[in-house]
Amino acid sequence: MDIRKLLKASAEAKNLKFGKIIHAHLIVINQISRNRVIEKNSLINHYSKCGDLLSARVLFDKMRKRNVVSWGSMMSGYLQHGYAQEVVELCKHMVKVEKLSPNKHVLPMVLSSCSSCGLLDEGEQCHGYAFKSGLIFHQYVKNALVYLYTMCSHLKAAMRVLDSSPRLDLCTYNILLNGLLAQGDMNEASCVLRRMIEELEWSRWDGITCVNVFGVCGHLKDLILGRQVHGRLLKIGLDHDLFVGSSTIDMYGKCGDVSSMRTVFDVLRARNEVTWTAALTAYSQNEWFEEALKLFLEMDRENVVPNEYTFAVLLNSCAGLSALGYGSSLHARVEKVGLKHDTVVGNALIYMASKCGLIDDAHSLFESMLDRDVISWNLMITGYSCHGLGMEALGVFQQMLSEGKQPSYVTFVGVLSACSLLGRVDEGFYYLNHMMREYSIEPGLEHYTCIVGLLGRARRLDEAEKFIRSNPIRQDVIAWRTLLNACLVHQNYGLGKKVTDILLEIGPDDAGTCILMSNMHARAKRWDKASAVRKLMRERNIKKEPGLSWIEIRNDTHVFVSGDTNNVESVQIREKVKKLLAEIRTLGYVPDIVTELHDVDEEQKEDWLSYHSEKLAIAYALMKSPPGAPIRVMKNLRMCDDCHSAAKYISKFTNRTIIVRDANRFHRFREGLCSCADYW
DNA sequence: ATTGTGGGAG
Repeated sequence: MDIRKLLKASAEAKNLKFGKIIHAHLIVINQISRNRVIEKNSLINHYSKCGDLLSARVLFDKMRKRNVVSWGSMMSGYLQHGYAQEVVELCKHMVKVEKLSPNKHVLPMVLSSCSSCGLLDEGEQCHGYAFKSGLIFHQYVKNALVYLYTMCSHLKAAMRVLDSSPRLDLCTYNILLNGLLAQGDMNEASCVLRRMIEELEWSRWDGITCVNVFGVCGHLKDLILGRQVHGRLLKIGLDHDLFVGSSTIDMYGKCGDVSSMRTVFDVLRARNEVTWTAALTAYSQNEWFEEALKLFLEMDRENVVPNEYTFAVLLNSCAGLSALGYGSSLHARVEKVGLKHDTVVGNALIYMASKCGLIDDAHSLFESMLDRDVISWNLMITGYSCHGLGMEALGVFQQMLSEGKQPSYVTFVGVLSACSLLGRVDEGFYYLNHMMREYSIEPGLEHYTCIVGLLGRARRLDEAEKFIRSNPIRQDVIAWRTLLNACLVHQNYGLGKKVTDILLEIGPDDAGTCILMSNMHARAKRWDKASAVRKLMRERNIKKEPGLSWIEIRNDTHVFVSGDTNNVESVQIREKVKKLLAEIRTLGYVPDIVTELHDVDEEQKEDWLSYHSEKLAIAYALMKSPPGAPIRVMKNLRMCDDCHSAAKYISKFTNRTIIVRDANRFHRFREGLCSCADYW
């Protein structure tokens, strides 16, 4: 039997023990010492493949005479076990000291190492050599070069390498799509995808191709193409591949088809923690937070070990629900399995604390992080802004800059909202210009909307209107809604009416804006116009969501619906609300009945007001929680003026801190005042 | 006659 073939087989099987036996045999029959380069190369390759790099290196270093294959075998070991830097060093050494030239096997490995280490200079040197030597015509070399350039964001250079190729092979397409996906260049990715569909038979696709194509579908939310690919891979029989399965789930999740996602998940035979996490992520991204948490219980039952991404998704689901109780138990579990210092998990913990209203906890978590990325900083800045703490937000931003961190698009959204909270108009405009000049970040809709909010809050309403008209946000509902809100707060009903008419023309598609418009009509006493808003809602099929509030008491969630009479304890809760409202009237509370339906009597209006869901929730929390404990209420809609006013008085009367998370931001009521300074 | 290019989740 051929010794070399045996060594090759044991290398492929990664059977370290078997190779060692052959090694011993070679020593015994005295073949190894007689400078048989090929046998030694085979041994180096064997140890390399099995991950025993030390043994490979000892053999390699002891060789008196080495050829290119010896170097190549050594390099392949380093490359496959994550020591790319070492491959580049070996190559330099090989060329310089032993005057050997890389061949068609060695060059792809060196190029691959350059790509993963970001060594563009060295990679370009390889390109030059490939050109001179003619190796550039070799498919493997060409692909490795394409990989280098796509990974270094030199797309044009990558395409130039391909100019001489009439047809691309599967591997090239996989490299290109993977690189374009990583960079989020969807325009180019769809072009490449279209060309691939034309040139390559579906049947030749492999698992990597499917994963990449699903990636493109997910990015573009192209469910049609996604379904087509799914159908094809069922035919090829790739659907039971672990990687393909996970990416199918991911694709359906990103395209919003949650039920297909679940069907795929249920029939998959091969599932690992990634598959499960992909399903959890799909639920979470589509805001099916309870389903995510429920599926995790099953994952636990099947003893699949969660990883950092699993915990991150679960914590984000808790954040979405403001489920502090479950979130805290996940936090404990994260500590137990030693993932506390992971950046992804740390970010999710900050987000969860912040979304549950515990902004101080969020900050301590932030402070205790070992590796903060730009997301950590953004979470803290936007978190403080959502809690109305502008000074703190700007403080974190300054700290970020002084530590030399690069701010991003999202960073400036947080910074501009902080400026708005503090009424710092000039500073806001300074940052708007600065982000472009200093950091080359093109301002987007969110930033412009922040500026509208900034001007509006500073009572510079006419400037805000001009600003909207002079920018790409001219037709943006959110920008006009922001201005409308400013008009309401500053009681400028003249401009408010105008803005409402503009909004009516653009035609908003969300209930929140419609409610604001109705409020404007009510405040301006334009009852005749109210029907126009109702008509718009009918035409656009906009449903007024019922007002929901919920609170957690000892790990139980209690949900309250506006006007609800079905709660078992509803009689007691209603009595408690009535009593509270009577009590705070002595402090100066006056019900704000203007925005309730106008064609009923006042008593009826007051009655409706008193059953707004957040009032029910606060009353229930007062009944069930120990004296002095803070009360945390979550709400699906924006808080109305009357509840806001009532909450202020209740906080004073009962000497409690009341934190309300509404659809947009946090209100922290203490001693009769709110952290939003009555502007929200 | 011993070495080689591309991988899923936040």
